[in-house]
Amino acid sequence: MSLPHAILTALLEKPSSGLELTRRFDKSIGYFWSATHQQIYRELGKLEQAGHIRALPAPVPVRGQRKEYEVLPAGRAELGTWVARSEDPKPMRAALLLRMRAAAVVGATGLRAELSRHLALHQEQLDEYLAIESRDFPADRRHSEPDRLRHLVLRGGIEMERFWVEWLTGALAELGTE
Amino acid sequence: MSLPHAILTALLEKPSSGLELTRRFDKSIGYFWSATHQQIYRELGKLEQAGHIRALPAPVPVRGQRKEYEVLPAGRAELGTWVARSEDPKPMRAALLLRMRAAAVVGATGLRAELSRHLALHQEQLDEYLAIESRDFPADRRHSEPDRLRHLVLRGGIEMERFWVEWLTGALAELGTE
DNA sequence: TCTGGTTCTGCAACTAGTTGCAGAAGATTC
DNA sequence: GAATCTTCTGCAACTAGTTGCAGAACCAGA
Repeated sequence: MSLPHAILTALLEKPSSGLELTRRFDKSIGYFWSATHQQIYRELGKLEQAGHIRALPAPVPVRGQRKEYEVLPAGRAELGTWVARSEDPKPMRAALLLRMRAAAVVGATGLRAELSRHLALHQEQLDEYLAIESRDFPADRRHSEPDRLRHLVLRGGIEMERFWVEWLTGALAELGTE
Repeated sequence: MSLPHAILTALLEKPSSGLELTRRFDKSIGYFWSATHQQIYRELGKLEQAGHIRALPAPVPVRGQRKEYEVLPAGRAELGTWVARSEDPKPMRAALLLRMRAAAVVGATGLRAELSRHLALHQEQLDEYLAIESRDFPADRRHSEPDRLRHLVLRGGIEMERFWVEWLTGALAELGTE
């Protein structure tokens, strides 16, 4: 049950409408917790019902009208207890590793192309993260506690992509010698 | 739709019953594609219906009776085309990174303990992988193509765990200086 | 002004994964 | 030989996430 908390975090960083949230989930937060606009709208409804957020007063409340949400004290409290909650890491789900394992049984035809494709995608993502890092967290500045935490999160994304880039590079080299 | 293919792969490696599969999913395959026994039984039913696998003839076919499954040619063919299929990498889902991001907003109380706990878990998993590696893939032997692929998959698991161990270690150090 | 694109919200139906429970078969113990 | 424990299979109901579609508001340009 992480999505509501992802939304609370995003709304605390900045009150937003459903679509704005969707966009922000396409980057930033979405880098480690993705969601479709559908999930987000549904969850916003639930959160409002639960009294964790509220829609900022709009001139005319009509369907199809843009609505901005902000977090209420109850929502902030809920997020606080969730942060301290303990939760076991879920095993990763990597279809590509599964494919390779299957390839060991039925043959690796066509796998090379897919590996290169993924390599390019991860390389691209890595570059994007690195660009964000040098923009938002220059090495020559002291940062506040919240910023240090945010930087740690970004480092997580960076190292994760680096892992993929290196593994894929190695895998291609290994397959190349066949 | 990876689960059926994970099962086909497992069954090709060795025909098994539902419960045996469940156990093998608790390790090996499950390291990068986990599944509960429920999912597995349901999927076995579907795969049988689709003509991809069949139950080995049993003396008395009763409910509650153990059933062994083997892959049929149609199932092997299906797996072959799936291996060559192209599929975009899904963004990772890391609740821990989300927690840290939330902590940047509402405060990091209680997060340290959770980080240490995860560190221990990942370290343990890493050690397990390394043990498997030195047992199954000793450096001084040439390996067959399928074995080289399986080794690559295991390397993936190893490097992934190493990523977590390093990131968590760094994060704890960073939080320690607060 | 009406036509047609874009933005924003949302319903409905689906697929995938999880949890709780229960029944049959076989082994074990008293 | 009856109680009970473990193994194995499975149903049912749930939660989470995805896909397809559509309607209202807004904003062009002809």
